Amino acid sequence: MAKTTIADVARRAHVSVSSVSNLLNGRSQRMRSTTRKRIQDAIEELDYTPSFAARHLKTGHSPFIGLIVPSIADPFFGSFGRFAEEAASERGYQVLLGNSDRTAEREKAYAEMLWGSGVRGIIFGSSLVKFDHLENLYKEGMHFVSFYRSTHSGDQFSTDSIGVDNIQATRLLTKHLLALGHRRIGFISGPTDMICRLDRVEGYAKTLKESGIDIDQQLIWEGAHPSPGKAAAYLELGRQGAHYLLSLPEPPTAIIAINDMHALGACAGARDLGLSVPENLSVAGIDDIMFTRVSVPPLTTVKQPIQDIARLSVERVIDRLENDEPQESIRILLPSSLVVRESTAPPA
Amino acid sequence: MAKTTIADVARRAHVSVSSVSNLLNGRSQRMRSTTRKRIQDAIEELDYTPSFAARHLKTGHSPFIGLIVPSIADPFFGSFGRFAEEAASERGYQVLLGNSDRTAEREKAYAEMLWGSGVRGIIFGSSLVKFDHLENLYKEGMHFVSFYRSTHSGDQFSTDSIGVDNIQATRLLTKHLLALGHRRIGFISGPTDMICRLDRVEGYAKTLKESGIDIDQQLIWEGAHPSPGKAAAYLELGRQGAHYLLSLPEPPTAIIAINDMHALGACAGARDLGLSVPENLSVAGIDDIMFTRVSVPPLTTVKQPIQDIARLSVERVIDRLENDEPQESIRILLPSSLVVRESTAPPA
DNA sequence: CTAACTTAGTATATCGTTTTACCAGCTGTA
DNA sequence: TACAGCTGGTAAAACGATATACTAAGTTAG
Repeated sequence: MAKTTIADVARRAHVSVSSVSNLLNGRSQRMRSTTRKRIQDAIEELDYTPSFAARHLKTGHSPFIGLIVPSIADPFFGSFGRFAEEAASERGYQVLLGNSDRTAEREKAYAEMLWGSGVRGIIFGSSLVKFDHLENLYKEGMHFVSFYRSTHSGDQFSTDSIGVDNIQATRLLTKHLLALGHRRIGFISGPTDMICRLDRVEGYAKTLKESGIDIDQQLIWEGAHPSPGKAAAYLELGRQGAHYLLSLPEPPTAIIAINDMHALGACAGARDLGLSVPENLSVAGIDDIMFTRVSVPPLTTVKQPIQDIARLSVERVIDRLENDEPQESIRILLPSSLVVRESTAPPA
Repeated sequence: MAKTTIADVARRAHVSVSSVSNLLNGRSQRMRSTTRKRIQDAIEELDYTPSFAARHLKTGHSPFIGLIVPSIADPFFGSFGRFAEEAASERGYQVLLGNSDRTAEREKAYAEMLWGSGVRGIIFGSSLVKFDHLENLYKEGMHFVSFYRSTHSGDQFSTDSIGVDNIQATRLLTKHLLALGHRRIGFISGPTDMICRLDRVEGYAKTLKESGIDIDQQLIWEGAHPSPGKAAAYLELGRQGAHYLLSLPEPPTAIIAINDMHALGACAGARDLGLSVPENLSVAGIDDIMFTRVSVPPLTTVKQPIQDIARLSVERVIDRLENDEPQESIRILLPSSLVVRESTAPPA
């Protein structure tokens, strides 16, 4: 297996190595159909597959794409990874995984390692606010697609971005809660070092303001950066956030969390304090991870079309990889939709 | 970046390419310390990193390991992947991901693709009962480490296996429920096409038998193979299993599920029928995924030391990769422990 | 009939390493 | 002095592909 080289094939088909290579690389119009057939047969009989390494060495790139996520242990990114891998595999690419814990250093370290491995396209499952650490690599020729990365002031370059409108997402949620009659709505954001988070906070704040409600900064809980490697961190953070918000002198009657993990944690946090959801507190998240359907109560959330996002991201990097002409960077925003379940209700 | 070659370094350090290579490959005792220093400085100054592709081409292997799991979207395998990647990265390896959906064809297809990419070691996150599809690759020189794969009759070869004692796991659970007073204990297994599942059923059945309780085959629900790609499948399957078991003429008072995902689904299934856990039904799982702590009620389970398993697996493949002498295949069984939470209680 | 063009291929340099075999100086010893 | 034995290196042949530049033979046009 894979020990047979292009030379073996050439010998067997009584042609030169070049011809085999030509066939392999789509220059088959340069040969008689009988010759083509002979080569194809030889490939078949010898069960020949070209060496990626040799190809890579010669051409400078390999059939790999990188996937860098905060942590693949997080169910949201787990799903993302699953769909991305599937899409890549369909196009003959394999995916190399990296967990960044949302730190620029690790993103950079991975990206450079990937470059060294011949990877020329990376998908980021999250987007830090700053992007400078990747600038060099970008100039070198690395292609990036980010999950929801809008170009921000201060960016030295722009990359493709695919995601949902995060402002819209929290807007939907805030409106929903407002419509139910809530006026004091808390927000569990966690550290706002990622663009999607900034936007989510913005959607919440804007909608509130539009309804004539003043933003109470106390109601926005940012917490601390989770300790790296702790998979359950988001859950725990949500819990802490709920403890904090519910211990306020004037606690909220509803909480929006930055994502479902935080929301699920917040539900647990409410229970810790003897409150029940949604009777005493409404809770809503974002993402629609699979657990929202089995949680108690089932969680109201905003669904992200994660499979589409993953597939489009993969398609996009591969397209970039396969035709080299520089293209405008794109920005795709897929629609998200409110999914009302049982964790939200009118205030008591 | 990565454009500087070994020759650039050699030129700058006024030595031959060979010397640089010698240094890079630990043959540094062959040179004066001043020379060594000069080379190191040059590497530093030029920010040189060797080309993996060239290395791969020459040596025949690459610093990659494969990780094949049923689905990285499953939180258990997500965590596994996270820890595995971390461990690999510490040793300078990158991980290539594959989702097999527990089918032999996909396992084989991935494994062969990986071979073609110079990968010589693969970690399997699950173990199909049959292993024949990987025999050729094994003979070729691929190294495998399986998460809980015991050698089974009919195997043509044996591989390293690291995991927990699954028989013990369900034994702990069964004893726990027995001690609480349950006598009719259902089992949600899902398809028993993986070795760990067979063993888990066995632990349950044996323990029951030892306590003088006859196995009621009706109480063991196998369900159907989940449709590939459905991330929430295990949850859904657990739900179905609960529906089935609880609709039996003589329903169980407790349910053990093959893993936490099924257990969480089973809890939801019980709720669907108006039953509450643990008052009307006890439910327990295996794995101790992060959600067990925020589920309602928090789930009784058997904790698998997943981080240790992942790290050991990675260590093992890399060790095999790095020293070629054939070694006996090993089998490590790590201890698992019962974690009693609130989803189990005495029967009504 | 010859120049120009096609067709169907081939020879070979190249990508960036690793590694085996070799060699030039120097030291020490008989 | 002469030779063996170290020390500290170096030359060059792989590894397995790709792609550019070339060629020989056949076809066409004028």
